[in-house]
Amino acid sequence: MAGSSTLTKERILGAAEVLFARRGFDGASLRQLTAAAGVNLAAVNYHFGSKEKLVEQVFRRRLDALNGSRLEALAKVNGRDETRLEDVLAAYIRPALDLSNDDNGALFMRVLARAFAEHDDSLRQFLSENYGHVMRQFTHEFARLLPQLSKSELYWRIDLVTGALTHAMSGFGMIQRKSGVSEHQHREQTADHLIRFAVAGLSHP
Amino acid sequence: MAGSSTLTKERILGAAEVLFARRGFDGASLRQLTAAAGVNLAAVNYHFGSKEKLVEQVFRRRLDALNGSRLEALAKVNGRDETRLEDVLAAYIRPALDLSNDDNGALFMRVLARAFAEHDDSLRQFLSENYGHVMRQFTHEFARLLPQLSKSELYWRIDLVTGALTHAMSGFGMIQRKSGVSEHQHREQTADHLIRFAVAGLSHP
DNA sequence: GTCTATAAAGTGATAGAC
DNA sequence: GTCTATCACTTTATAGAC
Repeated sequence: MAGSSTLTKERILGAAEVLFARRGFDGASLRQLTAAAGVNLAAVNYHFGSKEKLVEQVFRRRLDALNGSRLEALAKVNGRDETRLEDVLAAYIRPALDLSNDDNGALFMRVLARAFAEHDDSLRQFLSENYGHVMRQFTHEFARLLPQLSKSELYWRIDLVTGALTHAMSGFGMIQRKSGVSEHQHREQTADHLIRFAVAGLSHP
Repeated sequence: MAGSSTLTKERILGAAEVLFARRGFDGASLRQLTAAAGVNLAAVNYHFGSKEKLVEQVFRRRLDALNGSRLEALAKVNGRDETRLEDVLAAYIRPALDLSNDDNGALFMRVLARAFAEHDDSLRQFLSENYGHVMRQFTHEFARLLPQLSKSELYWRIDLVTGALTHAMSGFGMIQRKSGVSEHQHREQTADHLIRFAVAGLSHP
């Protein structure tokens, strides 16, 4: 555990995020990746054990924080007297947009969208085991706020909304905002769009 | 142009669809692919020129028919006195669900969802050059039916709806329908869900 | 049009010097 | 912890026999 160990790991994780977003998990080789990170080829196996473990760490580094923020925001919303659907959706959406505001964070959202579209069993299992409880908690909240919907109807709508949001957020970092609009305003406008869309998709008659 | 040429090509295209859906364009090798098709390794390069050209043909084989059906259905809708938003959406959605009803067609929808999530430039350019006119025509129709929306608002909503539908349709083939529900009923129920969701997402106040 | 054989380059992973 | 060198394969693509 020398001093530069964590630095090297961080450099690898950063480069992996960029290259996995651009070329996919199979498309990005360890050679391209270590070259971009400016570290030795052998460093990936030394620090992470294998390419597959590296992929998992790329997710872990961002999702621990992202899903933590989401649950924290959800808890705050639930503490209030009356819970509104749009506040629950904001608790899901806003942390992701905050992350997308950072350049590398935006690339991570693209990596996440890839994982969503790929039906890779081992990756899906990893995500479900480690972060499945987050979607379950939100689903529980949606069910409480939309009691008129049957279980199957609710699952359909959540699936559709999740698909829409994942796609939209994976492209958020790429949208150029008009000059004269601050980063903060841009994020607020986007959040508004997504939340209103999701409310309509979930609660239409 | 011997007799078995088209048969071999078709076998390769079929196997490619299955393996690209399961393992991605990079993840599926020509060796796995030709083995699954029961043809010689060299056949891909002989018949298609390269792996990249094969990928394009996989899309072409399905998208020519799929997008043709969509435009045909859209033309029928426009021929009527009063055009309803849900009929335009049905023209977009129903041909895809019909395709998903066939096993291999359902796998193709997963391939399409992958292409949607991957931000691969050359593939996006191929799709945009060959099939961009379809989305433009639907967009034009949406704009006509939703004159109250600003251009940017409309594009946002179309992007969100497209993301939702692509995701949902890529999973359609995997949903097991309950016994006692015919394939036809299952498709109609799904179409209803998707269309009502899309109407709500596009036209909410 | 289909086959084998092989070229040329790339892959993840590891042993062992420093 | 980092390096070079290398192992053991796999990859796409092609030349040339049939």
